[in-house]
Amino acid sequence: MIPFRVAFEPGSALHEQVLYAARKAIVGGKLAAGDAFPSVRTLARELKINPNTAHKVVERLTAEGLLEVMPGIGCVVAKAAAGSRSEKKRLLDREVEALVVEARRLGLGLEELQGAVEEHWMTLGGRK
Amino acid sequence: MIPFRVAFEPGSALHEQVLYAARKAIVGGKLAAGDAFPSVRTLARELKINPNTAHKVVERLTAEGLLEVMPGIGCVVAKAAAGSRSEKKRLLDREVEALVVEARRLGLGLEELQGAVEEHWMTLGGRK
DNA sequence: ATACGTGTATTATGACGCATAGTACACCAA
DNA sequence: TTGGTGTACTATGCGTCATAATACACGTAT
Repeated sequence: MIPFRVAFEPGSALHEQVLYAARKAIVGGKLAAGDAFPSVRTLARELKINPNTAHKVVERLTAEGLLEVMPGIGCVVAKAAAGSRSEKKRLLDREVEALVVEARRLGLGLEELQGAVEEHWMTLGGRK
Repeated sequence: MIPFRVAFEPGSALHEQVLYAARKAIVGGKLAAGDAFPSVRTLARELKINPNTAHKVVERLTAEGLLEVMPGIGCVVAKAAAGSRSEKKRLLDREVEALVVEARRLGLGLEELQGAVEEHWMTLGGRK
């Protein structure tokens, strides 16, 4: 009964894949702010991974501000963080540049790239 | 005398960083189609990395179609590859989704994300 | 109080990738 | 021939990843 699924594939670390799936679920609205997040041991059991690996995921999500820990209780998904717009853009800088480089490597145009971005944005949940 | 620079930082593999820097230079127009690409041993010497690591970079760039090997001579940067638009978009799929997820995690809006994409596109070289 | 489920911390181990080092070969040009 | 190209192979030290097995402080429910 986990609110997201992970298609384990080689190429990136296991905990990175779980981390991304969880991020995607939270950001996409499948888990609303205040909802309970699966416990470390539940994650480990359901996904058939080591508790240490599952804990690493929760640790990272907490550090990113997506989860809040209730000691002795568990974790709940947090509200959207604050922070200035320019600061946020700066954090995205590298990833945006990497995507642009990759798009041009494939010979795509700016309009096509932006179209793909909008498409994925809508797929993930139109609002926001 | 290498047409690009690499700021070595931890977090990703060494050859990945060199690979990305080279891709960026080619795609950004710093190296035109037909220009000679630094040899494996030159790369190794200038960047102070192992020849095997340098060769891995050239190998990957060749596999991506960005370089062409002239046996016994060296490498030159290739022309833009063909391929259908839909096929290219499919290859970008994961990276686009990852960027969208990251942007929403930071609480950015679609317009802001599109703006950042366009900004980096222009920075890399307005045309194309 | 007891039992159970939280997050967290610690140590250990095997597997894998990365970067390095060294050597060797087929190819082409001056 | 000499020197520079890409390529292939083996080997080694290092770090990360995922696993395993405990252990502790905390809070809830019985």
